Amino acid sequence: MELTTAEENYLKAIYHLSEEGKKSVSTNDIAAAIQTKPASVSDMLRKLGEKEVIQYRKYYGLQITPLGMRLALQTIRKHRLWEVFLVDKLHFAWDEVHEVAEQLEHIQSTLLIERLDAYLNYPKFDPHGDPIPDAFGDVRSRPRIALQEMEVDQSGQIVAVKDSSPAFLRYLDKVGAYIGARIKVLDKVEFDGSVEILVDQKKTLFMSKDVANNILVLTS
Amino acid sequence: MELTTAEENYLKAIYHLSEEGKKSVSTNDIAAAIQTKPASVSDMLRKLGEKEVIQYRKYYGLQITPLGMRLALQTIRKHRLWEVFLVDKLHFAWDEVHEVAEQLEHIQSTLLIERLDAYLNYPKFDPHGDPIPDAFGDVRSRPRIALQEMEVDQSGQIVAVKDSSPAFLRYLDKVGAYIGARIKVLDKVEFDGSVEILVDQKKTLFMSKDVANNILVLTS
DNA sequence: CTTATTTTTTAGGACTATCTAATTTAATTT
DNA sequence: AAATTAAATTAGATAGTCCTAAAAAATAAG
Repeated sequence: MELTTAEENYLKAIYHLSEEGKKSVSTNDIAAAIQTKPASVSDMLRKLGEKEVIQYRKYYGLQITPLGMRLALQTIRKHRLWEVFLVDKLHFAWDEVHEVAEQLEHIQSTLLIERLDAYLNYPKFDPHGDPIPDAFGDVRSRPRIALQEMEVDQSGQIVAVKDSSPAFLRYLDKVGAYIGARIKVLDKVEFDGSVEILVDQKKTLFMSKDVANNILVLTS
Repeated sequence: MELTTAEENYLKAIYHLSEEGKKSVSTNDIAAAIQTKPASVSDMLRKLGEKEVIQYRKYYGLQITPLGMRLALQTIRKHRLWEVFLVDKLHFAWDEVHEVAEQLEHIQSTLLIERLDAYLNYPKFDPHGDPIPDAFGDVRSRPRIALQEMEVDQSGQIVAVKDSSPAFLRYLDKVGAYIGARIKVLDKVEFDGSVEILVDQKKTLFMSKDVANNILVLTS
């Protein structure tokens, strides 16, 4: 079963949306996610339905099939491995990788991706802290919570961000809250939900509720 | 100026065909080179003419413009850099790289290609011995001749092949005539044009005229 | 120097992916 | 329950790339 680049992009978007929203994924949601028009989405859903990567009943909604899930995870695996390559080997900043990885993820070669995986030393997480599915599509994600939900005095390690827009990533880099940073919650301000944290046992930092909500922490 | 993947492939083929000493490049030649039909080529030539990467007068022939030359060399540069990456870093065999490099060469990102070049230590030749154009499209190619044209007792180093089909590359690997091998011509058989050579000062080898014609040697 | 052959181009489809505009269905409001 | 609004789908175009079959132009042969 082979998918075109466009089909892969739709399927990936559908996968991500179903992981987040939990309820059913709407045509409009997909259109917004991949910056296209709902009419184009309807067209594509019909095709993806025919290819049996989703189960689709028009006007009623859709569900990814096990086949579709496998294919989506394959694409995500490729995307994240390339991100690791770009950051670890080519010294891209972690907010510069997305656009290029979007292209690289569509290169078709099983051998290439296996070799790349080995060359990168079988990384388990990408530069944003998101887990990299293995060759069989299995993902071992560590339990993690939003920084905003941590208790005072609780420690942990920043492992991912929900919002990975370049602006947000640059902000994080600037204040030193990179992926992998060890943090401890010093205080939580009741009335505005902002948080004071200690980064790497040396730097204290204030974060608004919104920012703290976008940072995922592996607690310890 | 941006070219589509298909346009890049046509332009690359045109460039290669005009380099091969052919006076003018024919529609049929191009069709054969990229495995398509002459009708499709005519279509594309009109478009490439409109984009001014070639000068095209129907029924009369074509010529690459300086712009087209620059763009073709950019694609070739990307292709060859990726080949170096695949062989040097991911340990692909030199006869496995072509198909994947054909895909990778179309990834669009100037930053990526500059970083890759640096990461590979600014290689000047790809695994087949072909020169890698620099970022400005300049190529410094070493003078080289076909093995078939060498004199008895003349020495040299295998630096490239004309025919880079997987079958031929596998054959070369098998007999030990890899790129970089130092060779010396021991004898040339008059009546069939075959050649006897010494590889790396230890192994003697017979080659048919056809094979010897496909191997390029940097003489010393 | 005509005729035959080869090469090249055009004409007319097919397929993918996109769009706008119109229509249909579902959901919400009154 | 009917009317209104929102969401989703279809219809009909466009653009890119490819195809087959037919026509036109250039080249080769008698």
